[in-house]
Amino acid sequence: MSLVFFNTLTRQKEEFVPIESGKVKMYTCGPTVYDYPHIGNYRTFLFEDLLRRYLKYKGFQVTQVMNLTDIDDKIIIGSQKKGISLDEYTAPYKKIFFEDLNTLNAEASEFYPEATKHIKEMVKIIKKLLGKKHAYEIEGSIYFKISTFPEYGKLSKMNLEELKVGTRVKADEYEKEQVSDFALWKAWDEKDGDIFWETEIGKGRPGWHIECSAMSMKYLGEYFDIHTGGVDNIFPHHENEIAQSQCATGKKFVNFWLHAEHLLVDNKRMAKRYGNFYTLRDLLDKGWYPMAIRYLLLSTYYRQQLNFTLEGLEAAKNSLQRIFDFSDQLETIEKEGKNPQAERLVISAKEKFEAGLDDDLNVSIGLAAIFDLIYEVNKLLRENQVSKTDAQLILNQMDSFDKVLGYLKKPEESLDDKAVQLVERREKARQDKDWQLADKIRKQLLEMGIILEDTSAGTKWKKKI
RNA sequence: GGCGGCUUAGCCAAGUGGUAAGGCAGAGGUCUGCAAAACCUUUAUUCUCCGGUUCGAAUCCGGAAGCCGCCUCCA
Repeated sequence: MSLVFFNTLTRQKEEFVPIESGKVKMYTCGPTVYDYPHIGNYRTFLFEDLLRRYLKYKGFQVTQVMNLTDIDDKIIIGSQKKGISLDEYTAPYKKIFFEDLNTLNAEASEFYPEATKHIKEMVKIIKKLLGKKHAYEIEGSIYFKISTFPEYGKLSKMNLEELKVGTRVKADEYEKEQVSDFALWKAWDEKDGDIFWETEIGKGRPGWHIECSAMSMKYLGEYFDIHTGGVDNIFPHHENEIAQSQCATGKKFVNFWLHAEHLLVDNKRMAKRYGNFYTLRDLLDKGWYPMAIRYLLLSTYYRQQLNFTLEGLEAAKNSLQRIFDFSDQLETIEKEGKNPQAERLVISAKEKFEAGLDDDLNVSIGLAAIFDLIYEVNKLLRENQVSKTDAQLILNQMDSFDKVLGYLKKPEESLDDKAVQLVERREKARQDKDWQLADKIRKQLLEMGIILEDTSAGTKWKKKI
């Protein structure tokens, strides 16, 4: 079975073949560091994490670049309001972003380049574009001339002639030859205060799109495999990247464009301007388990809108609990021997999982494969038909699935002294058949977030997630 | 106005021509001191609606309704 991805460029599923055998170079549009990212942002970043992990699972050596946009209008306004420098303003948000990625168990990308540290690279491309007459300068600002790139609109399927020039397009803030031309370089203006770069192409700051072209080329080369982002990036951002990159290099820029659909909250798009967004911190503060959030954000096919609800998060948490309980139980098996059925179940789960993920990361199929395995093995467990060897085989397979999904493993837990004492006291009460006391202690522990289960192999505890 | 997507059980969701995966929640049961977990049984004669094609349609075609998105800040 071959790996296929839906390519926005062709609007079709295509077999993924890397440019260089065994290696994948991918650029993932990262955050603009001006605020706490919301969980919709993280849906996209986790989709990118899943993509990265699955490519690695398939044996590719992955080089991922995720940029940090640390210069744009919002950042300038924000920093000026606070009267601090750009760096002072963005530093905490960069930190928060990395902390959040860590909380959500996203693997680190190989590179996290920052726009402000790549002005030189951007200037170089802009100069090239000026030289090739793909760009022009007006009053110190430099614009990309769309009419010089016939392929413009190919990615977004937009017809520029039909673009409605309406309320959304501000009456020319900057003078441009054509409204749809976009800024590569914005000339310094008084509003910018001390935020500017003195460069060969003048005093000013970069437009938004140029950073991604400059940084992707620097770390991945002029032509690479995959470029991803949220669907809202298709136009204009990615369209513009293609235009400026291909005009600068004369080469094809990217083979596969993958876009994650948006997360909705209450069936509405979550956006900062709507004020209906949850940040990761909001959810953590309310006591939600981080891996349940990861589970939920990754539980649906990335090209489909996902409606976020707390009810859904609760369901995600419960699903996760079932998975954890399953692994916990396997770890306690001591039975000798080997049951060929276990191996058969593992193989069929693996095949189904891979078939699903191979098909444009259809994670629902992958999850079904895992739950099928859990169900079938639980049946065997009930009949005491699983040996320690079998259990290990199954656990290894779960680990392998977890390399891709990143939420199947329960973190190590321990009980504090007080809890340990309570568990012991209850055990004593049970031996004395003092059920009233035993039940009272069990309830007390539950209130402390500890769940007790009396099994034939003794009392087990787990933390409430 | 232009362009794109979606609509499957209480909720989430797979399924692109062969008779509805999986998860959560609910109900009854087995087990248990009681619970929990697990297992068993149960939960859509039906896939937004109306037509059509076909031996056969959630899947293809036509139409209608509803929802969401993009159209130069946006994951």
